[in-house]
Amino acid sequence: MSAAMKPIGRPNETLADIAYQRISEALLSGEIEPGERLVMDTLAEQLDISRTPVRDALLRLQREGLVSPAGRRGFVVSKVSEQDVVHLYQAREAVEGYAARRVAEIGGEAIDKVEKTVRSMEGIDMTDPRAVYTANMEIHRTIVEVTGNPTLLELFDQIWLRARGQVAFADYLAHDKRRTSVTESHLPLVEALRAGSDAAFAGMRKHIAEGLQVHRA
Amino acid sequence: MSAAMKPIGRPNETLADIAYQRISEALLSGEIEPGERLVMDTLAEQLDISRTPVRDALLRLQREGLVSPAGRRGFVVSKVSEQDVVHLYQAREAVEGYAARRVAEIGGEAIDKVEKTVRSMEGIDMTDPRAVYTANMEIHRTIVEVTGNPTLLELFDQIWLRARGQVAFADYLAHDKRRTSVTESHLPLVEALRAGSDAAFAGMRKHIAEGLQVHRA
DNA sequence: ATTCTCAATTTCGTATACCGTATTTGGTGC
DNA sequence: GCACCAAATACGGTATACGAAATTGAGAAT
Repeated sequence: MSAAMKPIGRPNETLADIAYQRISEALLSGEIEPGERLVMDTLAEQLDISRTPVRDALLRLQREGLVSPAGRRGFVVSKVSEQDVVHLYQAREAVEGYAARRVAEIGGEAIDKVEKTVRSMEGIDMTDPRAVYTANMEIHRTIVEVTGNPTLLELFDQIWLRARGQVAFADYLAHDKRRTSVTESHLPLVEALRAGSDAAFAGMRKHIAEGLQVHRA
Repeated sequence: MSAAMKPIGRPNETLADIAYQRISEALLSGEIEPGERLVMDTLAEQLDISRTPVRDALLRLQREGLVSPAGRRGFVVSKVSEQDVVHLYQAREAVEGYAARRVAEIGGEAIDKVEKTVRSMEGIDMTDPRAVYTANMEIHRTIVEVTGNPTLLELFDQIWLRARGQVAFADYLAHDKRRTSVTESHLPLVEALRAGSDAAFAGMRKHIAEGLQVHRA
């Protein structure tokens, strides 16, 4: 998504990274369901690697809240309750609301870049939920990115990572039902960014609240 | 399913946890300085354990941003720039500002609990920077805690973890120079929480901005 | 039939060994 | 001295082995 940030050190994707991606994918696709048990030995055999990188992957997933340790009985896939979704949307409101305010304060090129990103999503395939999700996230992520605050960006990533499946589906529904493109539905947000910090803040809160509404339907 | 519930106390502290704490402590106390190299083998020998738990600890510290991998030359202790501190304070503003608003909305017992926590810090030793830091954090953490949103609390912890040394010192200075107790300096914040959501939000922003001011001095 | 006991099994945490590669070192020719 | 190259070393990633805790299952005791 960004240009070359780390020109140094391309130490080949490690097995732990691959394991992480594969397991993540399995979780996201529903191949592994919430509540199900995840055992290192089993996963290692399935992935045809040793337990060490699998362990790395699971510890990482644990820290990200996607699985939780179940004593001596492996890990269990965390279940995302309706309440959790509300909490995630609240977290978004905190982080992205603040980011919107900052972007409005910064103004200039920052907002231009956001608008450019929004418009670049014009041609995406609206029937592909995954594409819609990614486009949506890219826009919101850009808003946080142009604040120039990497800490804030990390918080954003942490929230969105945890939200994956649920929110993805919600956003897909949002655009499908209302028959609006991702670009179309985010242009008002760009307008709000140009309308000053308070308007930007309010605009983002409203935008996120709408997302939660859709999710509930 | 009314089997014996685990009294979450001590599920056996793992060596990896101990290694994490020890290394963290060394980083915080300045025993290990920013820029210095950390090598698994060396650390393992110093702690008299094998490389495996040391590796776990380092990976965790890496994810928390306290160290970063340096290719084939070990890990290096991340240094916190002045700019980073600003970014951390901004992140606090986002998370804690939102939390204050929520607490004001929730009201009732939530605010009472915050006030109780603030008042419980009456008797701490003002000459102990560590104690002042902890008391301060406890108060702010309580505010986030009573929102009932665990995701928000995680964001809070992530920010404060990374801020450690710097902020600790800053807060120490704050109370030392102004000769106010932790309780005293936070009671206005409690008042703001009772004065409605906008006042709470503004109050928290002001409170955090003051902290940054002190840091700069 | 229910509970109790205990051994087999499961599963993780830790230690140790191995491998590949990046870095450093040491030597050689100029 | 200096540039270059080859060997040695340092280092993290991965595999494998071992031990301990805890769950499980089967049979004995009540």
